[in-house]
Amino acid sequence: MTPRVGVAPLRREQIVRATIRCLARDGYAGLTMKRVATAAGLSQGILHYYFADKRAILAAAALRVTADLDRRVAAEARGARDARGRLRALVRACLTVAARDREFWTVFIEFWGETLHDRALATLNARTYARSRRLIARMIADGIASGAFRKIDPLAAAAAVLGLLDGLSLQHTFDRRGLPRAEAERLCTDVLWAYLRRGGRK
Amino acid sequence: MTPRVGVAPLRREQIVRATIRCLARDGYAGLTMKRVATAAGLSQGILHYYFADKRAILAAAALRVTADLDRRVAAEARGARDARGRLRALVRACLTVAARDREFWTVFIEFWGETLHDRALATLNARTYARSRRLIARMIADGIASGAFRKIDPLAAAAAVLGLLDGLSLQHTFDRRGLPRAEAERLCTDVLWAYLRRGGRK
DNA sequence: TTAAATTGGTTGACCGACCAATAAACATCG
DNA sequence: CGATGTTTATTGGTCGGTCAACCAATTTAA
Repeated sequence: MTPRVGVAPLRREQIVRATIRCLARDGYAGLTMKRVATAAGLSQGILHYYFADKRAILAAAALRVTADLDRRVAAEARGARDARGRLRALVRACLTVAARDREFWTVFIEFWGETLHDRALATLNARTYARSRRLIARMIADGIASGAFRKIDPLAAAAAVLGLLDGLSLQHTFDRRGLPRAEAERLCTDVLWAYLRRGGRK
Repeated sequence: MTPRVGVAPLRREQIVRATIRCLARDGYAGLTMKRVATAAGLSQGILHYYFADKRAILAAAALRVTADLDRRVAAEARGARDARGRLRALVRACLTVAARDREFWTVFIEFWGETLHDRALATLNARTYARSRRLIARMIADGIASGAFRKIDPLAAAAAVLGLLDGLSLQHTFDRRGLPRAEAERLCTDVLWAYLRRGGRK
């Protein structure tokens, strides 16, 4: 058999990935320990060995999906050299994920639902959002410093970027044809450039 | 006792309202027929007399909340006389609802979750979005006709408006202090005016 | 070297609680 | 009297979580 050492992190990963699949397929209301176990190819009892309870598994799944999305955004942004390019990469990465890996946004939505009824999840979610806002704010601040964007509160603008991105990704997730990926992407950048570009109103 | 005639619509309303309260409090995963019945001050069995099953109740609740929001938007927009004012009223109404009646967005989020795993709910949701887009598109088209806005595809712009509105309302729902209502409102209109105003780029 | 003990991981049965839905009995009104 | 509501009891099933037993790898002791 394979060495025993370090099985734990592997199993955790295995369980979390199975949870994401199940969540995308059945939603949180339909998420059962048994299904997760089956999807992971494990027995049902083992889940409680690695996670305190169902909620802990959900939180782990949310963190995992968030980390994955961050990774993709970072990868996409690596090619860009200016603030504008990085912002565009962010938009592209998010919407590409929404279009290709439906489970991402599905899991987010399910997670949001639980977020509203669980303090621990709520703070986790708030923290995640705050983190994203700071990240985007930094991009915008860079853009302002380099003269690409007009002078504006970067954190507030970041909230707008995040909101627009969430809202359009949501619409695309609900109805792919109602708002195709390419159009959502174009729309998103158009709105953002209009808002951020120099010589704007006020 | 009250007359028997026309009890049915009253009871339905009673049940739907109770469902909305429960949904806001416990989420869909925690929604049970018993709780809804208790919240409505009725016995549990009666729910199946008025609704085929749990899902039907959820759909009814979603429709009710949507209709309520529409009503509020319409009421707020009545005071405005030009396209710009009506759009601003839309923004104000949505964010005021998000700030004051938390249950609105809570129910929407729970509903979205189920939407992803139920065909009937999915089409209902897609229809609702399409309707909202058309409604907003009309406002924008008016604005273009009157010269308030630049020439642009009204339906696409409507998707952007809706997306931004959803995304910012969501952020406010998740963390009231992270993005206060007033700031969300200001941000929303700022971005939209930048995008819609005449003399824009391209 | 090998046997015993320990550790880390895994299993499936099991429990009380709870659930959606049904149905039969009951109430109330026209 | 029926028709329309309404309640209570019941059913068949599922759930999350616990538990005692088990197993394989490793360490310890002889």
